[in-house]
This record gives sequence, structure tokens and C-alpha cells, in this order.
Amino acid sequence: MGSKRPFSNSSKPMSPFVEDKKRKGLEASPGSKKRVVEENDVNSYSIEIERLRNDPTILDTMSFQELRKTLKIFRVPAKGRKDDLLFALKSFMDNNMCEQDSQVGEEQGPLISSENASVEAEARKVLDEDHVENVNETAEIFEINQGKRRLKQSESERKTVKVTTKKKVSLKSEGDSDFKRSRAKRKVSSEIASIVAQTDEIITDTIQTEPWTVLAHKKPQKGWIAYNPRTMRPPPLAQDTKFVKLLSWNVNGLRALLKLEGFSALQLAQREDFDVLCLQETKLQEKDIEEIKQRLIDGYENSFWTCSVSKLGYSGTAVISRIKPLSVKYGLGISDHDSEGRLVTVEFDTFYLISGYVPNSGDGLKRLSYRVTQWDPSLSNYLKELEKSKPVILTGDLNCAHEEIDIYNPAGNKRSAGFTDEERKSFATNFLSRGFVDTFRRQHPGVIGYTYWGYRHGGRKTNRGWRLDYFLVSESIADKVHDSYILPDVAGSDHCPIGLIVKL
DNA sequence: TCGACGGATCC
DNA sequence: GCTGATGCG
DNA sequence: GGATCCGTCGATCGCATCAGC
Repeated sequence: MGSKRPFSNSSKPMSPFVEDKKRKGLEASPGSKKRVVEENDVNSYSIEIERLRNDPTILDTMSFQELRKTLKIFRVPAKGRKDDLLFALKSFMDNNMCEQDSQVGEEQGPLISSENASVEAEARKVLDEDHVENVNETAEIFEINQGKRRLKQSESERKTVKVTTKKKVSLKSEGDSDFKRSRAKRKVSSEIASIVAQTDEIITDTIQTEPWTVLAHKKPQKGWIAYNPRTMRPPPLAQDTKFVKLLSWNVNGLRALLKLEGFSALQLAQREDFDVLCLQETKLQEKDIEEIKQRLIDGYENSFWTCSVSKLGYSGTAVISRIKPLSVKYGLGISDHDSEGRLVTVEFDTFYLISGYVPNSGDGLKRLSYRVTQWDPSLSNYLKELEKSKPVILTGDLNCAHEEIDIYNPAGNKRSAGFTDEERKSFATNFLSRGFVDTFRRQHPGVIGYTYWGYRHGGRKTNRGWRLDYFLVSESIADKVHDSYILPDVAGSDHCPIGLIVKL
């Protein structure tokens, strides 16, 4: 039964992101040497851009070395073969030509005014369209902005603080719902259009405070944008629409999470108002369960836990629910796969819900073979069996970044657990090809939304992560999904929670 | 993930 | 109960 | 010849258990 103490011990802010040391270092104390370099950059930039604007045919006659030099001046990454460089430069010039008319603030020098132009273009698009998803900011522009940002000085950082304060006040006054926030964002965007001189600072601030809005990817493709829950979530459903709200979270040790200063499950429950919470990697032992149950939040009295019995303090999954399920089942029903507490299935009126933690292939890919030849097919068969009686929703840490868009550094992780060809293929053949829909990807094609950032190099603050957590649903209910979302601001684990709203 | 390293590749 | 080694991700 | 790309390697962070004192 629920207790007075709600699963928590504090209510400090949830996202204590640390500032990027490198950026800080670069922005500190700009010396005269640096200013000279910048001025030279500015001159070369102006001359080069004028030359190419006047005669774009020059592009086709440029040598590899010339292309590379020009791209460097524009601070566009000059990688690959001659064709790649030519394409990058042409893309840059196309964008530059489009934005030429709307450029203001010439006094600031080309580096900054160009950044304004791209931000302004973005602001315009936000005003014109209902969804920010339609903003087609190219990877090239992002890279340029990154480069320019590095040249910024502490003065602009100080300006940021002022502008930001103003912006935050206006957001707050609009209220808390997603829909209102979205409207607030659009209102703010119109202010941006009217105070263009300040836009770059606003964006810089957003990046500093909300790392997940940074398009972080080693090989971004044209059209890819970063997930931003503030602007990409649909308006709430009408009050008379029946729906269920599911949350899933790999907590990486539930006891540690609950001990954590600054984490409050009650806050999370109040903010998200979920009906069901699925947990993975609780790392609990059977003997811990009763105590944890005593600490559940009021209203979530139905909880179902499974623990690893072969390795203590390892794996472990759970379902915590407001709604009483019709039935509960633990594991796959295959003893070989059921000693690590990886699966809880709950049956509701209109669907089955499975909280799952798929085995990690491990260092040296020791368990890769087990995972792709035994676990994945067994899980897939289990889901298909359930599906015979009603639709299925599988959620949890599926330990696979399915496509290149789902991982910051695809090339560097081809032989890393979670992104091997074998796991990706298994994911496709066992789940997607068998009629299970990746709800986030269906709703957000071309959107980079990570759910896991390794602790080791502070990937969270630079948004260098992986999308390993999913909601996969039976095709028959895919159209009932109202919103499949990520909550990247919730800290406390190396994964963040994901959510699903399904109309009933 | 990141930096260092060596070897391969490209212009 | 504390510390350090180890497993795991 | 110079720059980039690619693969490999080792150190890194955090949660949990376990052994030893």
C-alpha cells in the first residue's frame, strides 16, 4: 500500500548540468592575438563570399586544395573527397544566398551576422509553421554555427544572461501545459524576429541549458534535427478522449536513484501524471522488494517486480501501475532466459504491456550470439503469441540503436555492443519486420533523440548519446498512439525516461 | 567517448 | 562498517 | 607531401556485490 513518504528524499532541481570546460576555456579572456585572427577571418570571409556570389561557376573550377581552403574560411568541415567538398561548399552557398536578404547587424562582422541569419531563418520558419519539426536546418549550418560559437567572446556570454532572463519570464507566464509551452515558444519566436540582434545569444543559452536540443551527431544528414520536447510534442488530447499514459525508464540501480539528492519520484509522477511506470535495471534483490513496495507513491499500489537470481544486484525489471492489471507474468516462460529478471508482462483490458531489459552483448561481444540467436527470437515469438489475443506494447531498454540516426558516433561503434550489424539486423527482423512499430521513429522521422548517454565522458552535457529505449507497439494500435516522447531533462540515471500516450 | 597511434587513402 | 577489487554496462 | 580516414588500444564513470579486515 502507498506510504506517506513518496519514494523520494529531496526536491532539488533535477538537471544539474555542468558547463562545457572546453567552451568555457575558449570564451575566457580574449587576447589581442585572438582578435587579430578573428579580424583576418572576417576579411577573408567577406572577400571569399563576395567572389563566389559574383561568379558561382568558380566553384566547379576549384581544385581540391582550393575547396578545402575556402571551406575552412567558412568554417565548414572539409572532409572527404573532392565531390564531398564541392557539395558542402555548394550547400553552404545555397543557404547563404537564401538568407542574404534577411541579414542584419552587419556591424558585428560576418561570422556573427551569418549566425544571426541562420537563426533568424529558423525563427521565421517557426512562425510560419505549426511544428518545429518542419524546420529544415541543415547539418552544414549547425557545423558552421558550432565553429562560430567557438569564436565568441565573454561579452556575448554576459549579454546572454540578460536576454535569457527576459525569455524565461515570458515562458513562465504562459503556463505549464505542453500546448501552452508550444504557444509560448511561438510567441517567443516572434519576439526573436523583432529583436534579431539578440537571437544568437538566445540560441547559445538554449544550448547551454538544454543539451539535448543540440544536434550532436558525427555524420548528420541533411534534414536531421534534434529532438526538443518543448516544441515537438502535440497538444494534449481533448478532455473527453480516453487515453493511457505509459512511462518507461532504465534507472540503473533503483536504490541509488532513490538515495540521490535532487531526485523526487513524486515530482516526476505529478509532472508526468503517468498511469503506468515500467522500470529496467532496478538491480534489486528479492529481499529488497517489500521495502520498496512500502515506499510507493499513493495511487500506484499495483507493482510487479522481477529480479535476477543468477547474478545478484544485476538487471531487474518492474511495472508500477495505477490500474490493476487482469494478469501478470514474469519472464518468457523459458527457464534458460528467465533467471535474470528481464521481463514483466501485465495484461490490461485492451493490450498487453511488457517491461523488458534486453541482454547487453557485453565487452568483447561475449553475449552477442546468445542475444541475437536466442533471446531476440524468443522474445519475438513470445510477443507474437500474446498478440493472438490482443495488441502488445513492448517497452524498455532494448539495447540496440537501430539506425545511424540513433547513435552519435555510428562509424566508431560498429563493433560496440548495441550497434553491431547483427543486433541491428536482429532488431529489424525480429521486431520491426514482424509488425511491431517503433513509435518514436514513426512520429519523428529525421529526429535525433537519444535516451542514453554514457557516464564516462559526460556525454549527457554534450548530447552524445544513443537511442536504446523504445516503445514498440502492434501495428493494429499504432494509429492510436497520440505521442511517443522522450524526457531528456530527467536525470538520475545514464538513461532518461520515455513516454507513450495511447488513445483507448 | 576520447585521444594517441600507425597505416592506408586521397588529391 | 569501511575499503578496495571486481563485474557489468 | 600533406591532410584525412580508419581501426585499435587503454583510460574513464557509476552502481552493485563480495572479500577481507
